[in-house]
Formats: sequence, structure tokens, C-alpha cells
Amino acid sequence: MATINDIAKLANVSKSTVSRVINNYPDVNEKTKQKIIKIMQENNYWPNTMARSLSTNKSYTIGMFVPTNLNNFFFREVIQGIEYTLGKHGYDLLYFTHQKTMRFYMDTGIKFNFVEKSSDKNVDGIIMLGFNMKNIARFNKLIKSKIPTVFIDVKLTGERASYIISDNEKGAIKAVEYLISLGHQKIGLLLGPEEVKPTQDRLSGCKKVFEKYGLQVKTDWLYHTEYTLEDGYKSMKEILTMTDRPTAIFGEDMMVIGAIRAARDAGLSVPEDISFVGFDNIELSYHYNLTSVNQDQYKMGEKASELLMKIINEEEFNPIVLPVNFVERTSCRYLRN
Amino acid sequence: MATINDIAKLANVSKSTVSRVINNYPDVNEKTKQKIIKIMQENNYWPNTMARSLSTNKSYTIGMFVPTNLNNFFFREVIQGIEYTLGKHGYDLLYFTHQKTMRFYMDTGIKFNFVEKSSDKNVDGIIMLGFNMKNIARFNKLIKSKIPTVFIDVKLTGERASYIISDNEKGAIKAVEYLISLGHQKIGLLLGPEEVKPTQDRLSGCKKVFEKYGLQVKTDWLYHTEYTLEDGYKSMKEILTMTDRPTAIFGEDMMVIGAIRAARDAGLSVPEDISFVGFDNIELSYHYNLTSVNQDQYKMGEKASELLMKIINEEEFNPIVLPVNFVERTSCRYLRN
DNA sequence: TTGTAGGCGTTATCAC
DNA sequence: GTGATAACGCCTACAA
Repeated sequence: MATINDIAKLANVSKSTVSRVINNYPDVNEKTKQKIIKIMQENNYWPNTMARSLSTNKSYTIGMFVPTNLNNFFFREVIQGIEYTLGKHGYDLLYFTHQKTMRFYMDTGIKFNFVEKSSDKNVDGIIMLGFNMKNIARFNKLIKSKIPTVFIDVKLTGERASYIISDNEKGAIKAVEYLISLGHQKIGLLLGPEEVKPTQDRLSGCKKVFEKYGLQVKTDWLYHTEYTLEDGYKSMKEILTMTDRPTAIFGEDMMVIGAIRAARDAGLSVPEDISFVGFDNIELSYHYNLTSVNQDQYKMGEKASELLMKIINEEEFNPIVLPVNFVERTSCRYLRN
Repeated sequence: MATINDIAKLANVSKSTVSRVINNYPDVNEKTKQKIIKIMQENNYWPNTMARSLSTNKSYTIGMFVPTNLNNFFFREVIQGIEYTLGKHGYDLLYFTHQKTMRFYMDTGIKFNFVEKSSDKNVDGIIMLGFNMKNIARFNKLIKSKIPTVFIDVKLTGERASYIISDNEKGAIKAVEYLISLGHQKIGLLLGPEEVKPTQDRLSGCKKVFEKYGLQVKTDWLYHTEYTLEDGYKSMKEILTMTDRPTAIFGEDMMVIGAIRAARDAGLSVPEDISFVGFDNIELSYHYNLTSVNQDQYKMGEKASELLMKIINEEEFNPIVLPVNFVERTSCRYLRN
């Protein structure tokens, strides 16, 4: 690959001049500029980003940390939004893998964490996707650092850190209000782990509505599990053994879909025998005709990226709360009292 | 962030010595080594990768190009395998976004393509995921370059390029043999675009089996579409209007699932009225009880990454053909003649 | 408008 | 074992 020096020699100018045209500075004679560009083309020259980064401290790449794996209905839509938006701004996306080993000297005891990895790869900013509030101290160093950061679904801010989250409480309120408007009073809840902020907000939304109508959360009907089909299936199987059981289930899509499968396996039909409302509106909900609260995941990725760009440019740091909407399908029925 | 110079000064040694311990070279006095490591820890020193890359020409990151979007049942499992394996080897994954604009000087007419982008970000190798054979010339420069490359599902090799692909022909053979063993003779085919290598191989597998049993591909029953639910749905609707229609459908999962939906919407039940076999065994097949030829996508990512590591280390360049297996569910029935 | 020289943080090649 | 010094490819004062 040709370097700036090669081009300079061929064009009979100094490399500063070449650098000027690379960076599109004014004050370059139009003729020399054209001459240089021509030579660049002929030699298929492209500036080396590492070298540029070294002097400018800009890499035009954004890092992303994901604690579990990418293989998740929710994440991948978010990531698509991120991908697209970052591309629009000329950035690439570095996915930090889960490295078991560290190259470079061992046993120094230095924790190779978010901050180190980020400065190691010299990313211009980072996106934190899929973390929960458990062990929140691990983010301390990061949010105190100068690294522009956007958290998705974790309410954390810092000097140059902010977050984006959906209006989970309002979404849950909509969902439960909907069920109640259909005549349901006995509502089971299938939610994610307690330390996850969105889950907390959703539960608090439920409670508000329950309270409003003089109902209360029945702990027997409240499950906190991982976001898996299997866990939803298990929870529902338990519920089905109860003598006093809910007429409707609200929860997060993955678990609710597991629950639907359990109900069907038990010979019940949906929505005739039992109603379901989900939260997230993942792609799979469509296939189950599941009524669900829709988070715009794509937009989430988009807005997260834009917020990050703004933090990088020191324009704006305010957290974003994304509105949700309700997608009605056919998983609920009207309950005559 | 502390630099190698800071550490050198604090330790009262030259930076060469510090560099030696960074790289774990022998020939460093154990005492000075320990002293230096201690100082590194105290100052939370971490070497700057850009600078290292600049002199070593190694970045410990692998680039990945994906022509469409990541949001796809098949890709995301492959990517998971890639992610995991790369992490195991100490590499991160750079996802090249689809950049509409180019930062850096404009109008030079230089094509900013695979090779340029890769050397721009100085990746150690690249993985090409989701490309087809259409306009195959665009890969010329890449496969002639020195950049270690692995293609997934495109049979292309080069000086330092190789590929991985599933044994699609054998998979199709299994599927069609299965249908025939159940008594089906009239088989409709719902496949992807003709220029996609796996699709070509699958079709050729079908043809072989057909031939063996004295059958032939009925062009009315052969569809080449995009990999979407909608296209499968449409194709099936057409098929359903025919007076002479197939008793079974074989095709790629996404389209087959669309077809199942179309059949159901038309009041048919599966498998009583019509049988289906898919190819890919994407996650969704499980939800439709679809019998499907399983490609091990995770392993595909894993093997692709390992092959790339080997190419980088100049150990091995041979293409990999991955075996497939058959996952029987309940979407087919035995047809009495 | 252009050139010179130093710097970004490393590694590598010599000497000592 | 260790230390200078050049080199990696680019950017940025400062001079001219």
C-alpha cells in the first residue's frame, strides 16, 4: 500500500501538503490539489487509520459490549439500528468479544475491563447493551472516565455517559389496563430478573394499575425468571396446577410464548381459555398472534447511536426515554363477569 | 493514560526494556521485570494498540462484511460462533457498517471497497458473510490480495482466501429421499435466488434424487425467491390455485414457513393435507414443528474463524465442507398410494 | 500556499 | 541484559 510519503514524492510536494488534501483543508492551491488527487487515484492510495488515530486520537469506530451473546431477538434489532446509524456517520462497530485469555504480559493483576479494553482499541465511544443493575459497581470506573458511553436499558449517567430506555412503566400500564378493560381481574405476571431496570419499571407499572382498581399483586402469580422460553413454560405449568388461577397472563414475550406453549400442551386454547399479553413485541410474537407492547428496538439502536455521537461532540447528554406502543393481536378475549 | 515512556522513567530503565516485558521476551533480568510490572500495575498502564499496530502491523481484530443486515435467523447464529471463537483466540470483531458517505477527501473516485476498508482499519483478516455469486468480479481484488479471508457459503479461494460451506447437496438429498420414502412423488420446491451457491447445490441434490426415482422437476412447482416469509407465502398461494398440486413442499425454512402459513390460511392442515420439509433449521422451525435439514450455524462460525486463524498463521488453507443432519419433527405425513 | 521538523506510543535493530 | 535510535504513517505547529 502506498503511503503519504510515496504520494508526496510522486507529486513532488511535501507530505504536509498531501496531508492537507487528505483532510480537505483550505489553503491548498487547486492545481496542486488536483494533481495530488490524481496521483492518489492512480496509486489507489488510502491513508492508514492506525497512523491517523495515533496522532489524532480518533478511530472512527465505536465499541460495543454485550455481556451475554448477540443471539437474541431483542438485541439484534437494536444492533441493526446501531449499525445503520453508525454507518451513516462514518463509524464502524467493534464488537468486543468475551476474551478468556489476555495477550500481552500476564499476571500483572491489572483488570482488563471496559475502560482498558476501550482505550486499548482506541474506540471513540462505547455502547453498553444488555447489562443489568446487578453489581453496579463494575461500571464506576467507566462512568467516571472520559470515554463517551451510552447505556441501553440501564439508568446510569456520568461525566460523559448517558442512557436510553423505553418507557417500560407506561407500557406495562397500557397492557394491564387493557386486560382489565376486557374484564380480567386475575392476572399472572411472568417477568425477567428483578435486577433488570426495565423489569422493575414494568412491575411498578402493573402495581400502579392494580392499585388503581383495588387489586393487588398475588405473589403466587408473580414469577421472576431468565428471559427464556423454557422458564416461561415452567412457570406456566406451575400456574396451571393451581386451583385458583389467573384468567390472563402478562409478561415479557419470551416467557409468555413459553407459557402459551405450556397452556396449549395442557389442552387449553388461546384466547378462549386464557389470555396473554407480552412485552417487547419480538419477531416471534407475530407467529403466535401475541398481543404485545412494542418497543421500537431499531429506533432504540438508532437513538442510542445518535446520543453517542452527540456526547462525543459534547453537544448533548440528556438521557432518552422512548415511548412504546401497543400491538393488538388475537391472544386476549373479552371476559364476561 | 500512562505511556511506555512514563513507565520507563519511573522504573529508571529505557523504554526498550519496558517493551521487552510487555512482550514477555526472555533476556530480561527477573528483578527489573518485577519492578517494571509493579510500576505498570500502580499506574494502571496498558499499551496503546494503535501504536503497536503501527509498528507490528497486527491489530488483533478481524473484520466482517455483511451485505444485507445482521438481522437474520441464520447469520446471527453464525456470528455467535464467530464471536466466541475469535474471543478465545484474543481477537475482537469489527463489523464494517454500510457507509453511505466517506469521511476523508471526496471525489477522488477511489473505490472504497473490501480491500481498502480492511487495510484502512488494519484488520488481521476478514470474514465474508452472506454474499452470493452474483457479480463475482467484485471479489477479484480481494482474493488476489494478501488479506487473509474466509468466505462463508461462497466457493471462492485465493492466495490467502478460502471458504466454508455446508454440504447442501447431501442435505437436499436426505430431505427429498425422506419425502419419497413417505410416498410423496409430487414435490414442490421453494428455494432462494439462483445465484446463491447453497441454493444451487440444494437444487442439484433434488434433481439427483428425482432422477434416481424417474421423476423430474416440474417448473411450475419450482420457485426462486428472496429468503422471506412473504415470498414463501405468495409462492404457496399460487401453488394452491393449481389443479394439479404437490403433496409435499421442500425448500428453505423461511419460505417454507411462509408456505405453511399460506396453507393454514387456506384452511389446510399440516401435515394431514400437505407435508413440508425445510432447510436450515432456523430457530423458528421449532415453533412450527417443521422437519428440517439442520446446518450447524454455530459450528460454521466457529470453523470459519479457526480456518481464518490458520490462514493468518499460514498453516492451512483448505476449504471446509460441513456435514448436515436431519431434524425430524411433525410436518410430514406418510402418504398411502 | 507550501515546506520543515517534531510528535503520537510502540517495536526492532543495533550496539554496548 | 540493557540502552540508543530509527521506523511505522500520519498530523500539526511554526517558518518561509
